[in-house]
Amino acid sequence: MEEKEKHIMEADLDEETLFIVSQTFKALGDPTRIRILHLLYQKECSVNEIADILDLGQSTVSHQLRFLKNLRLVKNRRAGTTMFYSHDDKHVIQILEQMIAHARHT
Amino acid sequence: MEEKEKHIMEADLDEETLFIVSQTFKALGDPTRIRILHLLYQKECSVNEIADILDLGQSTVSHQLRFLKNLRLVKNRRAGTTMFYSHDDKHVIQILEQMIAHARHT
DNA sequence: TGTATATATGATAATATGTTCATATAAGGA
DNA sequence: TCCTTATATGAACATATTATCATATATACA
Repeated sequence: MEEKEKHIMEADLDEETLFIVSQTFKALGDPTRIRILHLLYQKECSVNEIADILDLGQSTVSHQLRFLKNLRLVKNRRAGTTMFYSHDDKHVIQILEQMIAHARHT
Repeated sequence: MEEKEKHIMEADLDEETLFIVSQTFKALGDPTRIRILHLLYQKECSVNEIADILDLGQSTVSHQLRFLKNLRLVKNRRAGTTMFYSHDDKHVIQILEQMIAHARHT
């Protein structure tokens, strides 16, 4: 098969798109991050709230929030010593909720 | 916060759902599998076709197809010595294509 | 049966990932 | 300033993941 044909077959999945897509799905591919995002889908939370509600270590939550923030899936605002996190990518969180719904009636 | 409240806050993300969702996203979280699924979104392919088109080792493709088949994301049919694979979860592959579209105009 | 082709599998090694521990930083109040 | 609370960070460890190599299995056909 010729190079040109190969390109047509792949239908334009360029390196950058592939990277973004895989990074984003990787972010959604961990139970802890899913739980955090699903919680933030419902309401804005502080780090300790997340840790308390989901029964996770503070450090774990903080690390995962940094991960999610690097991918711009969450954002934060400071209020005194407290940092409030909320989701920051409506499309991605909708995809998460879609998948949850799909998994439920599978 | 009381236990009962915790439960309400999590809004019914039970263990099984969490497992299925994270497994599925994990499947979508690897560039090789994304390329394979994106190709199968377009047409049914044999193992060697996939390897040739995507420039991957036969063994790599076969391993990843088994992975995807275990999660029922692809199915296969035999034709002589050739095994043809195609996608087997319209919803999940739609989610993949959604994410690709999203990544492209980000 | 013997050979060729297509695919599957098991073991291995390199890398990536997730949690924990200890500690650092930041902000508010006494 | 000192203390307290909230969050962030770095190191380290255990586990998971992925590609590759060698080989096994399966089917078709001479």
